Amino acid sequence: MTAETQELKDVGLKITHPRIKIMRILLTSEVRHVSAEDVYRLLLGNNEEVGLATVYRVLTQFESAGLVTRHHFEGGHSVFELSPEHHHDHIVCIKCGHVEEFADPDIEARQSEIAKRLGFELTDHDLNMYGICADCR
Amino acid sequence: MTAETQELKDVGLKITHPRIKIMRILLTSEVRHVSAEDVYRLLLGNNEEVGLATVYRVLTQFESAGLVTRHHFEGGHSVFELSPEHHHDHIVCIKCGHVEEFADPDIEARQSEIAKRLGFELTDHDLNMYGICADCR
DNA sequence: CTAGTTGCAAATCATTTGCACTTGC
DNA sequence: GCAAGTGCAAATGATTTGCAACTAG
Repeated sequence: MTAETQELKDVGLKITHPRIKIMRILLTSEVRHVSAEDVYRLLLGNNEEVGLATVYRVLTQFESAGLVTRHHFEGGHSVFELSPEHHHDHIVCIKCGHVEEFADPDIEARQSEIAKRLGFELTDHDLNMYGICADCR
Repeated sequence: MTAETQELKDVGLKITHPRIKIMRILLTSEVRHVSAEDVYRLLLGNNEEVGLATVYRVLTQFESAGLVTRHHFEGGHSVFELSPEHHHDHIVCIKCGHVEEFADPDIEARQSEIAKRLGFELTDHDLNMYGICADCR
């Protein structure tokens, strides 16, 4: 059993060709953060036939199953990544689109405190920084 | 000269009826964070005739001029607010859409450090938390 | 006067959905 | 076999744009 099918089985999703192919793209892509279009193009590049609508459906299912995490960066389209073992946030280069990840326990702790103080039961959060990376300066 | 026309003049935008009306909505709305549709509906409620396309154009011009700030919350549409004097972040209720603002110097400081460490020249950032507010529990 | 602005309708973009057809178990 | 999944094309919702008509300075 390959890694892709194992992942699918683990979350109780039926093992289908499109789901296997899409999971393989996510597992092997050099770029960790991809849009639905990116996945679709990568599939085409591998001569894999999967409809764009299916890519959207499958990514959404993967998200519901917790396999992938959806982000809302600036620019109007969703970006997906395999759900990280450990939570992290992002800094995105506005010139080249390069994404760096980071995790900061202090920030996380402060966030929880703030949510509690404001009376919110926190379900999710998204900290995105935008700037110009070293290579683009 | 009213507050609306002053704001427009200050940033060098021609004083037109739609721009005045839209700025007035932003200045007087009880809700600080509004979508383009919200602004459009508020205008209609005031019996003001402005096309939706113009609302989008004007909000985008206001953003370029620095008068308003655009946010990308979950849910697929942009949300605008008059540019705050002092930076703050947001926590959004996923049930009722209510938005609370907060500012935390510790988080801000950590962000700057992290950006510097990763070699980014920071231009912008967006920290959004999502949860269920006290009223919705 | 005339460059900038608006309204409207049509266009675009990302994403979703209806439905007849296929496939995994 | 049959419910679940897929492809395709059409629908959607947010936002943008082309263009002829208007208006601020």
